[in-house]
Amino acid sequence: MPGKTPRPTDSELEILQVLWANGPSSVRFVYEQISKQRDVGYTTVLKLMQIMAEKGLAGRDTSRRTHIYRARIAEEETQQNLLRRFMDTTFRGSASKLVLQALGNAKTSPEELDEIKALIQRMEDEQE
Amino acid sequence: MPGKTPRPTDSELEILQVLWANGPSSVRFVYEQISKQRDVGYTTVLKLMQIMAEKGLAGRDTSRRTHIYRARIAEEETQQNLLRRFMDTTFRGSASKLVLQALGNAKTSPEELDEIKALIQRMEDEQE
DNA sequence: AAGTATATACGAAAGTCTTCGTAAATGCAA
DNA sequence: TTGCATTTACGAAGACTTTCGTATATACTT
Repeated sequence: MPGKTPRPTDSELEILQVLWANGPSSVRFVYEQISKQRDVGYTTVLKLMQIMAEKGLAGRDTSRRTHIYRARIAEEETQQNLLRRFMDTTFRGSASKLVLQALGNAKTSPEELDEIKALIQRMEDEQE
Repeated sequence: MPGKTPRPTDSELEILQVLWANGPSSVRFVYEQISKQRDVGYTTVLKLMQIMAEKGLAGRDTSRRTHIYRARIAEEETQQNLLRRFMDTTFRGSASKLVLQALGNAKTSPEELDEIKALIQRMEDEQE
């Protein structure tokens, strides 16, 4: 029985990104990755990861001295959940408004645009 | 001199949505709109709006007994800021990943898809 | 004028998140 | 073995958010 859909905070998401991108990792490794981007204390990261384990966002192997943490929620599924919520609160549920702003704002490469066009084509085809 | 880009919380965003959609409004009106969607106390909304005025997210006309509040940050600009942050934390900055998930997930109407296709076309044209 | 309804003001409680200091345990090196 | 480095454990402070009870002010109604 899965409880409510988990709502990782920004800090937790920061850690999850490292775990998703690199697989199971030690606290030190995660700490080093995050340190590249901003100042943070080692024990701060440790504490966050411990809490994430308590919450069920992460699991850990404690069989050795250096514990190894792994993400316990899937990347895409989590993104879906967060995206849905974000779309609701910020764009009143309008996917197209969100997409238009996302595309209009960031520089998107031609390849990415093609990818998106292909998806739209597929969606339109399905609708018949 | 604008300070840092404002970061409205979910509750504040909920209120801003009402103000953006309906223009300057009384606390009671905002309270009634939000009440349609979830349970909330009148004084809770009042307090939030007072805090928003302190923070500069909202302005208010206190010339009459019933104060009238208005949004003091623009809708699109705020969406842009929040979107950028969200894209970074949740999608590691990848606009296309976000867009693909947004389209793949929600039901988007043919009209909206056309709109998006048109935008992509425009962007590709500009790139030559 | 008295009483009722509505509005704002104030403050505080409860919950969460982030941060980190300090202590204790564990492994390594000389 | 002794000492040093690394790791986890614990706890607590500080900031922020959300919530609402209570008090006070203002207007309306009869």
